[in-house]
Amino acid sequence: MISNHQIAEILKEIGEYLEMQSVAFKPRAYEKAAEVIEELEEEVESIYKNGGLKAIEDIPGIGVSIAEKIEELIKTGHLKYYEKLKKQTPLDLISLRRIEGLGPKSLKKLYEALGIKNIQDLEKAAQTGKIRKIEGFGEKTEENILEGIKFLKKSSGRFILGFTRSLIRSLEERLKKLKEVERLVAAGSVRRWKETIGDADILVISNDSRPVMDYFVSLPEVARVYAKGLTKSAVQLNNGLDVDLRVVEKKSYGAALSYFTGSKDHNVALREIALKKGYKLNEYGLFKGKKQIAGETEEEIYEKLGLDYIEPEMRENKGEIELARRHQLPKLIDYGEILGDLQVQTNWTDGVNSIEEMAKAAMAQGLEYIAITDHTKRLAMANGLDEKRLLEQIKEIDRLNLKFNSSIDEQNSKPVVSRVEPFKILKGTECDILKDGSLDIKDEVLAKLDVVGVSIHSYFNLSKKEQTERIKKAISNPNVDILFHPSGRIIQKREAYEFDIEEIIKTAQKTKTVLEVNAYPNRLDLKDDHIHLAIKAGVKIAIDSDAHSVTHLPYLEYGISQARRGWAEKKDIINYWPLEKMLKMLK
DNA sequence: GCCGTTTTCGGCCCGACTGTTTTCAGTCG
Repeated sequence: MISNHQIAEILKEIGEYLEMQSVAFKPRAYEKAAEVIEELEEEVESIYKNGGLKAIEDIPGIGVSIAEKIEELIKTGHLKYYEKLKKQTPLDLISLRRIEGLGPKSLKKLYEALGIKNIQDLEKAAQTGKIRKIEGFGEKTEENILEGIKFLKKSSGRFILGFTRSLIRSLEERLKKLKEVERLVAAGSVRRWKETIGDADILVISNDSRPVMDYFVSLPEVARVYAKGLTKSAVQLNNGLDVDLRVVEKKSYGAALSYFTGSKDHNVALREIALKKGYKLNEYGLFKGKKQIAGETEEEIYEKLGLDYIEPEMRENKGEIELARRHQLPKLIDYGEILGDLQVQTNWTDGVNSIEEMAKAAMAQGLEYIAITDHTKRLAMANGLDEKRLLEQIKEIDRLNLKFNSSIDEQNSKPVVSRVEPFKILKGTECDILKDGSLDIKDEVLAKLDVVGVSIHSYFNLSKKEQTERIKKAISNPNVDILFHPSGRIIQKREAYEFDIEEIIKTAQKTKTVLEVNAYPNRLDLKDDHIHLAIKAGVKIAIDSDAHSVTHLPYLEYGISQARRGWAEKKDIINYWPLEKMLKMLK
């Protein structure tokens, strides 16, 4: 069994090897094919099983040649063409390409000049000043490489939750099907919805753990078994993720759940409270002497400790326990109740799907409105819209809104009564903020839009003061509604640019600008602490998927979880509000 | 290597930035 992700990785690598050899156009073709496969909802392997080679060729962006290579991969698990390329330049591309600023051409030069094959070689060469001596490289490049390695090391070993969750869910589902499993939940940082996780802790209630453990360690993804016992087993999956499975008795389930959910600081604080009350709290229960007085559920433990129930996302010991004692915990937003998505890209620029496809997918997900916010012209690579195309897009959205909300079903000529609230596509933009804080689209065109989002995609290196002033100027524009991904960070890839968040929050409050929580799993921007700061200042927040494909719309839940980690309530999040109220709030 | 109302050959998102140069290659988005 070969996954779409694995196929995509190999195609991507082939593209990079061809790039090294300065082959024209093919690299783009392979890169494109890799992207398409990564986004595919159906497994390529099952497409092949059902429709053969022809069905693979029918996937857009994949022709005869790549289809045959995929066939070879599915049939044999190998690809001769790929192995030949890899032999010519045997690099650990998967890790080397994670260093910002180094592309295939540079990596090839480094390999040929110094024999650099992996990160270790690279770091050593940079530290000993060998890289600056190669033609085309210099001191600064060497410095940047070391910086890049440092950043990579800091983030390695952790997995981005949103990109790993589906794998964990799939493990959960398979384990749940066992008849010996009475109950199961993923605890730890997964349950707290931390943006990255170090491992996954799965907790199970079972009276007969042996078959559960046998099944667990023999899952097809398991690459290594660290430990296997009757109450605890630990494995490493083939993607590097460590997974622990613990089996507990029903009477200890709540205590174990609390213990393994953490955070550690939160648990320490709980145990201190227990001690003060003359109890003892551990993973088996809450005890008075030897007698267990609570432990089957988390709720009863909190209750016995004199606390309101604390949602997992808040358990970071950042003041939540005090609020729970005083019955003043915020009533966090719920996962299923979001009504709209205010940042969605389409195939008008760098998205995969059409406006209509995005709208239909959003509807199917239960949303009532989305804003189409394609990039603007400065982002030439993304085919950003200029004023003329943006005006054309406005017309197209008008047409679609009419279509969706007409009372007649076009195909059946029957009245449609399915929706109480009509679905609405809002006209929007993700307008580029230029270096001086001015915007990439003329004001008179921005004024025609429902939702104007602005964001930074260039000049990340300005001084803190310049960057702050630049953003302040942009959000002070009377047409600007939302500041998209305010910090610019990309988790495990790029640090946030330097800017003064408190100053931006102050300006947002003054100008009634909404700040975004971008839900894309490696952005989550604003992050939890900044969300908390913003809502404390009365600044409103929008949670957006930043979807570039229908498959990204479900990422909204990671924005919701981040907002919950920032203690957000319904009154703080504008796309939890009905459309009319939300639009009224915008400038 | 892919694609096609300019369709089976000939075009393929392209401008800005960085760091290296002193006119440009490589990378990014």
